[in-house]
Amino acid sequence: MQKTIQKRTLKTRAKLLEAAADVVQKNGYEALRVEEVVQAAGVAKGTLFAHFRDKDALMEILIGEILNACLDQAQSARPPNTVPELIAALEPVHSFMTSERYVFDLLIRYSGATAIAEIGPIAYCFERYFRVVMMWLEDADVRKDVSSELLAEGVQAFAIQAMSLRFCALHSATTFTDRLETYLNAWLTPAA
Amino acid sequence: MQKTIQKRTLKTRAKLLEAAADVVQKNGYEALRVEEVVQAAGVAKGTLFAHFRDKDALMEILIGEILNACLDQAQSARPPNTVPELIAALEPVHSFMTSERYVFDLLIRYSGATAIAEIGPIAYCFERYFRVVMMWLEDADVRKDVSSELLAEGVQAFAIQAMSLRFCALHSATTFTDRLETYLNAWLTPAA
DNA sequence: TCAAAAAAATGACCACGGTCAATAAAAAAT
DNA sequence: ATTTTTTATTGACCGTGGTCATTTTTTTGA
Repeated sequence: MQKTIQKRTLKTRAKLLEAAADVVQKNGYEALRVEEVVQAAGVAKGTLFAHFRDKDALMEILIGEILNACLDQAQSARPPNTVPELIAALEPVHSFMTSERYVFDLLIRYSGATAIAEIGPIAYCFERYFRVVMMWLEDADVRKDVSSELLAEGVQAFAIQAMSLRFCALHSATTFTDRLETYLNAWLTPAA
Repeated sequence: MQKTIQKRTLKTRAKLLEAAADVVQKNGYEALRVEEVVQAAGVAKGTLFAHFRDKDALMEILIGEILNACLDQAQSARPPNTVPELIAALEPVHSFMTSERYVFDLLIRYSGATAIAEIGPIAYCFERYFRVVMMWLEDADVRKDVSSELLAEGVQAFAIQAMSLRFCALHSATTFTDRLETYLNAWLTPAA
């Protein structure tokens, strides 16, 4: 019933993560090959899959790390009061999210936890995004007829929509920021 | 410069599509294997890829076909005036979109055209969804301070958000319909 | 200190999507 | 009719993610 973890395990895991980060550094996320990672880490292929369920799980960790750093940066700034300020505050996060199409797709795919009671790093980041925005909105100049929780969910939905359309050939005339501003003005400060 | 297409080509293509639909019928979209399709169609594997860029392109066609049928059904109903009616009218579409996680992921991935001037069947369906909703909203009991175009984009964003959360372990307490209704009430008929 | 048990690492192997030089079939040119 | 050119099909082959029985290393218990 006991299950001692050897420190060798932690070392191997760290080696794999470091090697993977290096590989990403070189050619981006999409180009990452498992073979290249294990070679750089100096372990066999099977070892990687003993530490991470699959390639996506490894990617989740790598991307979640960066995304958390972006969220740190966003949170460290002065709380925004207006829509443009809100967009500016979230800029580092959105910028990373749309840095690579592969990254965006993976984020969306794992934005909700797949299995019950197993919330991955990316789902955690989305939850954090939501909470940060909600806190900001509580004290911002926005409509008060609905809960800030609902408003924050909406901000997330619109941000995703704007990011999606950024990758879309049909709608590339408007920039991401302009589109998001239009959305959020209508959502957070309706004139009706 | 001429490029005559033989009728043999159309026949093979039809055989492949039919076989693929049969395979989907049996075990769903996710379980579809290229090998199984070509075997059912009685052609070599290379033939499939001569007709469809990759597996996703085939899937796009299969899924786009059904989705178009759902949109037909939605459009044939009486135009909705209220939020509940709107949700009811879109029910066939949303139902299919969330019928399989694999389907939903693929829909999102191809909701925007990937390459310029090459709009896939799914991107077309999303465009159609948008146009249908926009037309409805023009005559519905909703806010008029922003364009119905903007409102329709928002409906799409909220529908996607609600569908995403449907697959999410964290937010499975609320049902899809309830969540979407909350969203759309706040979006289309704000009280502020 | 050494044997038995548990944990970790290994790499040959598999599944599956996708490629491409070779071949067959159809259409056009003679 | 026969040759030439174009179009379509084939299937052996490849890249890459993922598996698992076997081997190596570490820990446990006498």
